[in-house]
Amino acid sequence: MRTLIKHVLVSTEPKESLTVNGWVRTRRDSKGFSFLELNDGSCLANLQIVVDAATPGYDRITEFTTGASAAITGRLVASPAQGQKWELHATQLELIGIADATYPLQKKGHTPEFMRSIGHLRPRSNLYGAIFRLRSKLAFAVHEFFQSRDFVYVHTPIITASDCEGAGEMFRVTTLKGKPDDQPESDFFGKKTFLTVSGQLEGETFACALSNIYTFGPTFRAENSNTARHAAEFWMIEPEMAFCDLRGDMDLAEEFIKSLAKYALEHCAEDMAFFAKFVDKGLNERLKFVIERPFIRVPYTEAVEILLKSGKKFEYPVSYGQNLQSEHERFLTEEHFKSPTTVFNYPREIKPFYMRVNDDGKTVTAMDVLVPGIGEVIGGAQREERPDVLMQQMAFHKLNPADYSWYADLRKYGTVPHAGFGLGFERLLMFVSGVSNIRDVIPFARTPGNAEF
RNA sequence: UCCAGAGUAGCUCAAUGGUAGAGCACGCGGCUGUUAACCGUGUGGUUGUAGGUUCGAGUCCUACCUCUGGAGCCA
Repeated sequence: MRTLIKHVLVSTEPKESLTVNGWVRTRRDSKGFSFLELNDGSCLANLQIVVDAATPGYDRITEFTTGASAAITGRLVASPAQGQKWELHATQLELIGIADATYPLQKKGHTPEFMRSIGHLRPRSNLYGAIFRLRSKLAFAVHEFFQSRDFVYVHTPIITASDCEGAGEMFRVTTLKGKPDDQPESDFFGKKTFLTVSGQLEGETFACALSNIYTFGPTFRAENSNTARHAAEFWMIEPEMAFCDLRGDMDLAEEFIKSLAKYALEHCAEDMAFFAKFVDKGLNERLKFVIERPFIRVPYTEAVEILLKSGKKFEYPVSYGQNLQSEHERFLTEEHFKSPTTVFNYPREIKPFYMRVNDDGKTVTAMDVLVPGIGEVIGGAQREERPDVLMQQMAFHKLNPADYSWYADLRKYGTVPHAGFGLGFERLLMFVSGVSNIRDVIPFARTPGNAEF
């Protein structure tokens, strides 16, 4: 009967006999005995195993190299040396799978670039093990957050015919050979279809029935983006609330980010301490600040004024009516406010048609949540619920209303004010862990020119 | 896609236009409690690819490929 190392390490008393399975991280030989460090991925720490030369199986001790897999039975005793509370004195050694000298992971730090080239082996390292345990825990926390607030989890389609306008380039889905655009009517679905860039429009239909919903699933963007915070395939969380305005939307976004940061510190303490030590020295301070302090909320117009008055030289000039550049967003969140910052009420021209037009007629109820180090982590809005204004917005953005008839129906029949947002799960993981490249927080990153593994 | 930088041993990096090196990994030997163990010793190279300049190119030039950082697009 196997015991996971995470459970072994928190033992409260010695054990006569237990068995652990895992992969050897390192071996240190002395005369007459050896130390093995075994890791099974259940936690960051290794279990130190002391193997006396008389132990059955010791004749093959030199084959217990870094990367080899093993099953080891022994007595759990308090360790007499510094560095660990418990150690296992082996009584039985079994080598399951050898790892020869070509095993690429060494007992030393590797660059993230090298680790990406061995994506199938990198989860066996300290850093990537920690990242993917955190990812799992936070995915669970997302569900817990929404479920405990009576949000209904909706599986919006992956394959879709609707283009969530403004969200980006789409991957085409087709079974046709040659040029599928020439004959979309004979394609599998009888029309042009794509991988979803957002579940929002479909999510709105469910919010306008079940009140509060959320989606959490893969999302695809065919943009030729080569940055540390973009991937062609990523996971997005999109809550949508009926009978809710922009203020309620901003409240939820803020509460959500705080809740996940708090969850990570409470439920992933060992891995978070590792990030704070080796990835981002200021991590704990930053997360504490985020959890305890209210986010700054600033209207777009005011943000522009702050930027103009800052006296700071920007590469791209600031002017009303233009989208905020990365350098502008960074200045606001990293230098001016030094806090997560929600910018809201953007000019109508630069935001999608579905956002609600404000009384000034010039701005829409958009909001972006910016966080230090990452930039935009959430984009959301109160949706336009007035049928006539929605039609005007489609005309304003030169869209064909026939393509959005079902969407317009939500306003035709029992329309309600509603609002929601999209949060990039990987960007949140980057923020919470301090890991600076999106390729390192997703198991197998899909980026332009790269779909290995 | 644009701008900048970088590709040398399995990994991380050195090398004025003049004999390609170190640390780690790995092999062998030593060490009675180690902690990325330590000490000694050995193996290890088509210098990203293709051209060019030169008596001579890792080093200079051209093109391409890949990666990194920044920008745009956005989550």
